[in-house]
Amino acid sequence: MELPAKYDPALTEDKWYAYWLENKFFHSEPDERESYTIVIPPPNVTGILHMGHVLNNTLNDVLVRKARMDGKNACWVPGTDHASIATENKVVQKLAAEGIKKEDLTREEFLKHAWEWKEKHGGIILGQLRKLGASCDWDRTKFTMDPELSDAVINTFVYFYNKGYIYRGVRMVNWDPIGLTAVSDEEVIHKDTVSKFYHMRYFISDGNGNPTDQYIIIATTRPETIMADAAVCVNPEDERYQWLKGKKVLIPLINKEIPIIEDSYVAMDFGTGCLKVTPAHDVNDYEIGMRHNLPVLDIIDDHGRLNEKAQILVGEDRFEARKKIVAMLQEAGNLEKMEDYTSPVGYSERTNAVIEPRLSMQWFLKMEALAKDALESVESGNVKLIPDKYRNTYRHWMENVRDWCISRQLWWGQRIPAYYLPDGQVVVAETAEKALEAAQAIDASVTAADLRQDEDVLDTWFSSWLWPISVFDTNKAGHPEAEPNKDLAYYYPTNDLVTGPDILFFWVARMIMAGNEFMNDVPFRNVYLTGIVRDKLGRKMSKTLGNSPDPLDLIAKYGADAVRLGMLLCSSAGNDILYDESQIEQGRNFNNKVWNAFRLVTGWNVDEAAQQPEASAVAVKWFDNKLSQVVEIVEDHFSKFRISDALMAIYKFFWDDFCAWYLEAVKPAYGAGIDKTTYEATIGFFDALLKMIHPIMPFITEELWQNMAERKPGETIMNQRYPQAKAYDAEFITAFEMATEAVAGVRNIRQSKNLSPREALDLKVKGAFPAEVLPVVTKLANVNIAEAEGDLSAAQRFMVRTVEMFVPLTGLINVEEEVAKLEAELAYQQKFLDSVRKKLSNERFVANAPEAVVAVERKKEADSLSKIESITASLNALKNN
RNA sequence: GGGAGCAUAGCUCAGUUGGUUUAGAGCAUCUGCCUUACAAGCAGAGGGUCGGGGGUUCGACUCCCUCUGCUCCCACCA
Repeated sequence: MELPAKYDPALTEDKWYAYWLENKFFHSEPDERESYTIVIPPPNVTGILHMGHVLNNTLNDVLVRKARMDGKNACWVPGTDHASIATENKVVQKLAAEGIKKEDLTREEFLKHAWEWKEKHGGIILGQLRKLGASCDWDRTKFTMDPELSDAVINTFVYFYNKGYIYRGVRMVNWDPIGLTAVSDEEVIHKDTVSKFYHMRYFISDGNGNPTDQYIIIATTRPETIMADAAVCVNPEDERYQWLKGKKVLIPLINKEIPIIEDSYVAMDFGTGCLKVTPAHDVNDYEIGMRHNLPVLDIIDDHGRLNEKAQILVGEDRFEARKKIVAMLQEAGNLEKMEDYTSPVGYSERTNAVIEPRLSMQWFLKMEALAKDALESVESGNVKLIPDKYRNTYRHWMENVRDWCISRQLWWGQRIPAYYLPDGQVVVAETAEKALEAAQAIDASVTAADLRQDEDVLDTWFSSWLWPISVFDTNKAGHPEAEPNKDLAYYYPTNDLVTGPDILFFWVARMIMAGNEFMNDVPFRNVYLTGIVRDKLGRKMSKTLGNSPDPLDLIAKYGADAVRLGMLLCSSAGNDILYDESQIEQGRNFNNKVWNAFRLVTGWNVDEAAQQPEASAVAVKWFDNKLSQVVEIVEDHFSKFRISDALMAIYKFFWDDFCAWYLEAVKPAYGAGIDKTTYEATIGFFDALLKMIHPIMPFITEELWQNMAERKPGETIMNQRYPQAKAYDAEFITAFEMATEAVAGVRNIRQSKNLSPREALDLKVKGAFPAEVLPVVTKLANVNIAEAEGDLSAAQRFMVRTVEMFVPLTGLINVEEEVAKLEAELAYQQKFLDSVRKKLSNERFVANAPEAVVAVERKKEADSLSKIESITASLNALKNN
């Protein structure tokens, strides 16, 4: 079979993915084996794959594939999130492009459009994950708005309502004027924003609503809200404003009279010390207003426009109104000055609209008790955060959590199961029928037609916090007393969760809460928090910067295996990934290395009659030991979620140990056959290597594994056992390392003297070199080895640890150069010896340091002395010649 | 404003109870090679004193303090 010199992933990846699917290798059912479960962080149903997904899902897949090869019953549950605000927004925009306004549609009509959109775009990202090689159990694919999952959400709402954790009330909430909904505190992103600080004159009223010539100056960033001012507030301690007590001022432009009040909230050293109080449009002002019984005048509508209560600029957008009112204030002589000012402004996470603090009626979930338990879950180690630096952040959040605003003024999502009686009383129940029963218990005359269901839907996270439960059992959430079904009992708690730290609170913390509440157990044991994928300049990937490559283009260009390895290369947990295409090239190169090693090995012809050469026997013994050592290291890395370290250990094992040393050591002479013993050992090693690489690069390993031997239909590398570590001979591994160092020493001499590798050289050994590995040195360095004796002044010298080696090169030695080199080496050794001796002569060191440490220093001293001795001898020999 | 974290070769990072490390890896760089698996490769080499300063210790990249720079999270000073 003639294989091309370069590996082409396009020829294999789709083929093997289809094979895996056909054979249902990804599918899991409960059985007697230990389970290993991961639930996918569900991407937005209408989303498309970006580099963050690639990182996250590659890590997930590596963990799942590894667990599967460890003999566990691995189950990776995929699915998507309905992402209510983001999806509803997209649908609104799509409809707008077609000339349809949401306001003109009924709820049912709009939802029909939304479902159509979901059906059209909903599968895209899951298809993209297949390209990446994700071994999800697609038969278990879930969507947070699947009817049964929605039922679970509704049950949960009813459960918490009955428990007294859910309440409804008028609160200052974060209003998104583009999404047209309230959002939770966590969905508000504060960004420093440059604006202006406007200083305005408020004239003192004469008591009859007419201005006097006295005025005070008020500084604000939001002059468009002055019409909603309910008072002007100063600090009671403020000497400057004592004269204002009991007076009233007039709001500019509309000449409305408002009182001066005093509250210690006002900072005397900020602004002018006079604060305009606008209870309807600022959280603090609202609280001051509550304390002083001020009226609340809401002058901004849902869309962020001034309404008729503003009296002026009615219908203008708030930012447009700001510009206009500034001009008007200036005109009227009320504008003292404007200065540049940078302050934090809240933006909607989903729509990027500037959040408008707004008073409205919303539903809330009490968080205190839930947060307390969820904190305990992490503090006790029931849930481990990796890296654990996030524990601090987590604790801080849990200790300061506020009640969760769970209602959203949207249509796409689970509708709140609250029903209002004509008199305004509310009943909460899973279905309209049950609600009617409950309502009739209050008032027997109520009919179904009288009941009005709440218009709002629930926050998306109110469904995704149930994800690790509801993907298995849709009845359990909301029913902690119920028996879990077979799947839930088997797969819960899941093992690992891989996700970004940006949703630690949105999602991870709340899943822990739901898990504790309904399962009385945490939803996962380990949370691996990845970093954020950035470009090589450290900038976040973004559409506007255009620095975000399309993962599918990369897969098409380099192959999924290369993309996976490239992403993993520098992804230690919690650190941001500085992505650079060169890493993916490195991944591709590694693919090619594996491919070519395969070409070499499978190209060999077995010579049944051939005896195993000594060098091969040594190499086989060494590699067998080395394999166990590396497996042990890799397992340790995996157990600590050091995926990139595990990857690098495997990478070097394959490239350096297997290709550069082992294969070279056993490689038969050109044209010659290979002995059977070595060949079979080599195939065995290759088999183990492919298995070790498989979780990281599933496609090429399956391709080569399938071609390495006759396979039966239905066989796959992904169900083979991962190599196990046996006891190994570390001393022998060290001996072999010395052989490689000797080879490198000879090669170095060849290079510096321009000697062909084909020309055999003599190598004289002086000292205790492990004889067993010498055949490898003979073969790879192309040398004849003998004990050192006689005059070696005409030889090039090097050292392997404490063993001296000489390559006699009569006529090629530059004495001056050699002397200089040796003298430099001598000086270095002398200095080293001095430092070691200084340590050893320190009584306190010898007295206090552990014996082992002292022994090491003594060994250093002895080695150094022997080196100095041999260097000196060589120097003398050279000089005397 | 509060809190957390980071600062080690050109770049990205290891360095796991302070001592087998006068510091390791990958990539990049330099030199020589189209050597019969692989130039997406082979062989070899150079490069940092661990952000600055101080302290604890027989001994610090590793612990403490401080300064500088960066990052993230939280936050109602208009």
